[in-house]
Amino acid sequence: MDSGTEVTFAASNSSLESGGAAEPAAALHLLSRQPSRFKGVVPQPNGRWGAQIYDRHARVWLGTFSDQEIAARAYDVAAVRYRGCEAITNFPGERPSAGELAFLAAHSKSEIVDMLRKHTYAAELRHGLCRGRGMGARVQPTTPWAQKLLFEKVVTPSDVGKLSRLVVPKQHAEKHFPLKRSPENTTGNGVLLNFEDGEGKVWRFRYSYWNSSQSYVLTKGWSRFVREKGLRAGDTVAFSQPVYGQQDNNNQLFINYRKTPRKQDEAGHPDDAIAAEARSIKLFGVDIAGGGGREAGEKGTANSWET
DNA sequence: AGGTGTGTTGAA
DNA sequence: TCAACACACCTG
Repeated sequence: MDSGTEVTFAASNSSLESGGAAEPAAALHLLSRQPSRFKGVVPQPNGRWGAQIYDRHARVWLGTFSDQEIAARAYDVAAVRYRGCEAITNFPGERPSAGELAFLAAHSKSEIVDMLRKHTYAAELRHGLCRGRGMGARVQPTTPWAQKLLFEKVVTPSDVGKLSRLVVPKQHAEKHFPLKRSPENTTGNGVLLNFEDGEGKVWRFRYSYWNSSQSYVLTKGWSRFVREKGLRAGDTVAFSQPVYGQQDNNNQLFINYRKTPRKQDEAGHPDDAIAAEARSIKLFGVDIAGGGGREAGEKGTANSWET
């Protein structure tokens, strides 16, 4: 499961509910859609929980969570961002701190929603509180010189294709990303790793070993990164770690990327992964066919607009 | 295949 | 505004 500090207003009292009979069993979810006792939280068919908030007649999806209490906190964060600190929340006792309010104010609604959906809100808030001191200054990315390069990889077509996973070269994986069965962050198989990108944004990927292909891979969360950055086969991704603090610094890592120069083809997003793949395979990074295919509205995760 | 998130509807 | 419900489509 995801760590307990997924989403939340600093505190964590909440004697509300969880105390008593903590779900006799998750067994009833097959046919009985037990409604959530939390505002903005809806049950998912598989027993998990979704969070959503409404903004001017439109639903804004805040992501899915394994625990309805965490989903409820995600809703609370969104509620404050969308409706102000007076908004009705699931945990009235846990009001956001001044710092968190500043953090929220410093980010657009869609940015906050993205963090919630990626389950990186808590991590980004920590950074914001740490770095962007004083008024809710925008989060400043960690300067490159504070990062120690671990390794780079030129992404393959399948790394940016519909497989939604990045194969981490075994040598680098075993050297830099030892896959331990550590207590926390362990999700069934694999672990959840946080990476800060060049903009100071945090990404969470599931990292695991696939027996079938005998390879180490970054899976869940990776496709979102590929999509947002518009990564194409031939581009390079670099993984680094903090040069100072112990690498145990909240096991915070960095991920950066570099586009390979292409013929006057701006950073088109590969909406059509298949076409992008075929093109890249043949041309070996040298692109001719212009259209990266962005034009039409982005699909999937395009949501919420700004005030 | 399983899970996520949207379409949609009716109630608050 | 909001959640129940169904299910198309995406991801892992």
